[in-house]
Amino acid sequence: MAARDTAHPIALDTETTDLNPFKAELVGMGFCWGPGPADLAYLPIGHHPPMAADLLSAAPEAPPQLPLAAVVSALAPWLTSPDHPKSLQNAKYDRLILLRHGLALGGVVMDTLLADYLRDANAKHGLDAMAERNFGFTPTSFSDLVAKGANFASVPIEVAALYCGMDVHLTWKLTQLLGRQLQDLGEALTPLLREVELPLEPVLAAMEATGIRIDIAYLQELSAELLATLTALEAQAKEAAGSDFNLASPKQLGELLFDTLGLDRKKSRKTKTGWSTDAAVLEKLEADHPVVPLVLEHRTLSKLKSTYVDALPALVEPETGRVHTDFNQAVTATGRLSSSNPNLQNIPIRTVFSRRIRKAFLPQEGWHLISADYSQIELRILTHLSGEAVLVNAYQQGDDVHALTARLLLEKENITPDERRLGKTINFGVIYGMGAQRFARETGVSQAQAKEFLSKYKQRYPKVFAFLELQERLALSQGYVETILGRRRPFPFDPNGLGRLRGKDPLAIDLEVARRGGMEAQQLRAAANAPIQGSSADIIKVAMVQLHHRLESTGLAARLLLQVHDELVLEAAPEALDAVVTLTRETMENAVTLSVPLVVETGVGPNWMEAK
DNA sequence: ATAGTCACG
DNA sequence: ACGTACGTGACTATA
Repeated sequence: MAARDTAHPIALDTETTDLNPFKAELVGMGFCWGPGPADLAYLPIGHHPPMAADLLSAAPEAPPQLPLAAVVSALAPWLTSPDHPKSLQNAKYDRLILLRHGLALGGVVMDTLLADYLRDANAKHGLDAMAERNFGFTPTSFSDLVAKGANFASVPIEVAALYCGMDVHLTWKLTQLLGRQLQDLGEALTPLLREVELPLEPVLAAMEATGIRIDIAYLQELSAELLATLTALEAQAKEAAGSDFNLASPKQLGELLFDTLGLDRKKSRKTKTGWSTDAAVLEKLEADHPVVPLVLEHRTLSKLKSTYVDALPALVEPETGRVHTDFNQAVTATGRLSSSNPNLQNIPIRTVFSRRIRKAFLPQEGWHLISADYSQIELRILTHLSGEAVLVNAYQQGDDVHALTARLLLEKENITPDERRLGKTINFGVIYGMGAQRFARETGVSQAQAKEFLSKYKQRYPKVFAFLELQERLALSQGYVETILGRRRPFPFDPNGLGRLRGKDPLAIDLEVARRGGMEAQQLRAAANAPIQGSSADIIKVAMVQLHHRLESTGLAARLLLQVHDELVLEAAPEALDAVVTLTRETMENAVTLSVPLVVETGVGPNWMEAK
């Protein structure tokens, strides 16, 4: 059990009563320090006593349980020590459990979940899937161990020890294996794990544990107002339609519009189950029948009511009075985080009404909310990665790049706001591989005009297109693309299809031929986009790690609360506010050094709406 | 469970 | 001739 041996950390696993770390009670802990059957231990802590019926047949003495307080105080020095290396599968969960018992887990040098995510973002990273894949072994599943409705505390200690022992044993074995695998994949992934993903995990745990305050009473008022509006809209829609139908059923709505009312089917398209009635379709039909605008309005408002206004209050933890999202660090293909239960990365903002929902997100009493977001970070990254001199210069001079693009495309000096919007649409569109059709639809110009703009864009910014095309070629020839920190997104093309291009000289690949299939074309756009979206994720992750530590070391009264891809949300005490805003901006802007400056815009307010 | 839809960057 | 803008998560209907 040598300390400081980061190559051979001790695997650790906690067993609890609940998947939700804010509800879970500690039931036991497992340890594994070597490959053998004797290199394992299980500490029972919170198992239920055996049932009376079991006691009659059971051994006279039930296995001893260790009192929680005794375990916590005895293990605290080891659990919190940065000098005793540990490895866990999804350390954030265990960390949150231990945090509730006052323990700050230290010395996590490996997280098998995060390592496997860096190895292959597309793979499944559950312990069961990894055991199957690497060792051809299927561990007992949790659901086979614990009856429905019961929890781990009801599992007998001897059984729990075997189950937990297997989990920590697998974690130990995977620790060794994944450490080697990441090294074999090149120079970048081990530092990315050690310097970004592993240090980010406790930052996310802290953000989740803090949570964000929600104004429940205000949301309930909003809910009542929405209910009244929705009820009225529903009655009006049925009146206009001349029939009773479920406004929430796309199937019934499609039948009403295209069968009963005979509206123009050419404005819709076929789905697997009938006619599409999505917002784009309904907008085309808006003037054709009075029911359509009513349905559109109803759709928007009922979405907001069910997904946010009614859902959020139910997710407030009674213990803390705040909502604690789950930031998932190992789900997206590109390296971004995702957020769930609730998803706080898709809180409405775009419409006037939806902005009212943001007013429900509050700082701690007496504090301020801060929002800090990267300005045009993806376009800056594309500029940096492509080295397109016109754009590099523009960003270095602090010019308005959307206006610049509009001037270049329209070949005139003075640009109207509408024309600038055209530049913005095309600047962002190229990041996603937008075609002329979509560009025309977004901006209202003709398809021919859109085609001309795109080819002009290509002439003016040739390096942008060379870069994007190179990513497609790399996806085909090497099977993956990379971000600035070396994060990979694999593209496992079928060897009988585009996979046959593996190993070829990337510049010799005929992209037009490769792009012919629908699915393949989509994959190639994703390949061009991944280094941009993924590098943005790299940068904000570095900023979060640095900012969290700087807030701690300076002792400023402020906490990171949320990350929304290019935005950080914090709360700060009034006396710390100015210092925190400055520290946040400077940390985000200097997280990495590119050929173009990174610019962060900040706002402060009494709620999330007013902080933006 | 899957499909359709829609909220966000 | 078609469909073509990347990445997510949640809700409702429907099977």
